[in-house]
Amino acid sequence: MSSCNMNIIESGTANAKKEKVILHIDGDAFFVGVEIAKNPKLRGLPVVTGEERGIVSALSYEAKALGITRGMPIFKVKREFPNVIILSGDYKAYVKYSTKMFDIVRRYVDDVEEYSIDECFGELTGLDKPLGMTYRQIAERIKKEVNEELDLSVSIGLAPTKVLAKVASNWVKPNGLTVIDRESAPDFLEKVPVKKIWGIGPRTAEQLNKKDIITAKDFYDKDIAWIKLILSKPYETIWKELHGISVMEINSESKTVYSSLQKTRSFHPSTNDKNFLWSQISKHIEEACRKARHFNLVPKKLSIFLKTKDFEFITALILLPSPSNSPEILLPLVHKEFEGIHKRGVLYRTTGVTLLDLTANFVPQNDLFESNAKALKFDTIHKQIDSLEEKFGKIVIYLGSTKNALDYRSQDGGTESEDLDKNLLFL
DNA sequence: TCTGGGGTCCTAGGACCC
DNA sequence: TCTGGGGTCCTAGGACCC
Repeated sequence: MSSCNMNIIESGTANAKKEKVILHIDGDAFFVGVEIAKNPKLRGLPVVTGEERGIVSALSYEAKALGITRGMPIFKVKREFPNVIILSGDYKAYVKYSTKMFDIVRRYVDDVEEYSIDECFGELTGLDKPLGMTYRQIAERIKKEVNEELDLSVSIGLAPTKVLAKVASNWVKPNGLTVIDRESAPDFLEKVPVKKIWGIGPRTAEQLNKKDIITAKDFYDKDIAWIKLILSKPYETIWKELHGISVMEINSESKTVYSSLQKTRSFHPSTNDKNFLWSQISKHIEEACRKARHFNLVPKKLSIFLKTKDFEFITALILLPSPSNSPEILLPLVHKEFEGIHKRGVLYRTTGVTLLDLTANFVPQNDLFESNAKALKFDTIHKQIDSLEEKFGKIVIYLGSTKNALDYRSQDGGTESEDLDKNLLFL
């Protein structure tokens, strides 16, 4: 692995035009990292977040050392690890730190893809000359500034493709900086299980394992023709990216176009209470519509689902006579379908709503037919309500059918509901 | 063991048409 | 009457990601 000392990433000179350089930056135990940045007294202690969800969503390295894992039920953590500090997620803070972290990357890199709240890709290709630094030095600088300014630890990978950059950032954690180039890739991949490669999940890994492909190097060593024969298109892409052939672009446009929007909610214990379940659906529809309006999108279809205590999905698909993001229009259409899938005596753990086939909202100005009048009226009302809510920064108005769901939310200790209760208005 | 919430993309197969 | 071959579009469902 030391053979890459004089490669393009280190020297920043040769063949800069030919080979891409992609940076991947990944927050170390990000949610917990932010909690420690907010409250440095937590540093060095076993800390987990996720109390509000009932399962561990992030954990400090000290907590990991005790044997705690992501997804572990909180009650189990309390029972078996009484000394662990358990926190509720502070999502607003995570977004704030995330934004600041990406802003630091943007000091050096124009093309930044915000992949998730704690990860981004950056296109470094050709930036060495103008910045007067090697690629490694750029990465080091970014890392240092995130460390010092945000008190956050991150791990960085540099490689000619996104998939290899992900391998690299994951190589040394926490606080790592790893370079992988085309020549050194096989040495790394030899030590990575195939299921750890970005895009290869448990199903495909199992299928590959059966064919004696255990490490990422085994996958790398196969013929592309073989990959095409056995697997589908995305895996060809992965194969090429592992070979240092860049196929996946950096997508730096910020996310304003969704093809679907989903709202779901689980509750424990599971319940058969029809009014309660319906009010959950109602709330989901209201919230999904609110978000759709915010992005000026309308769905052509939507689906609702119930998940039983035994994790069985029951879904219903509703095709809309005309696209709409007004809950008043959608709710009556959905209610019938809900009645159809809800069964007596079955316990349900989750409800969900997905708005599908979203397209840009277009309200025809010169087309005021009778059938449109009602929709337009709601459209106008929502515009006013939305601007009211944006002004006050809170969700203040719900439909009456949603009331049950909000009552439940204020019982279960969610932090979000406390400031809501005082300001709620039901239509 | 118990399993949250929010997304994307791809493919197989059916419907429909010529 | 019984029949071929080929195209497009849509949908459900699977698999993946954080």
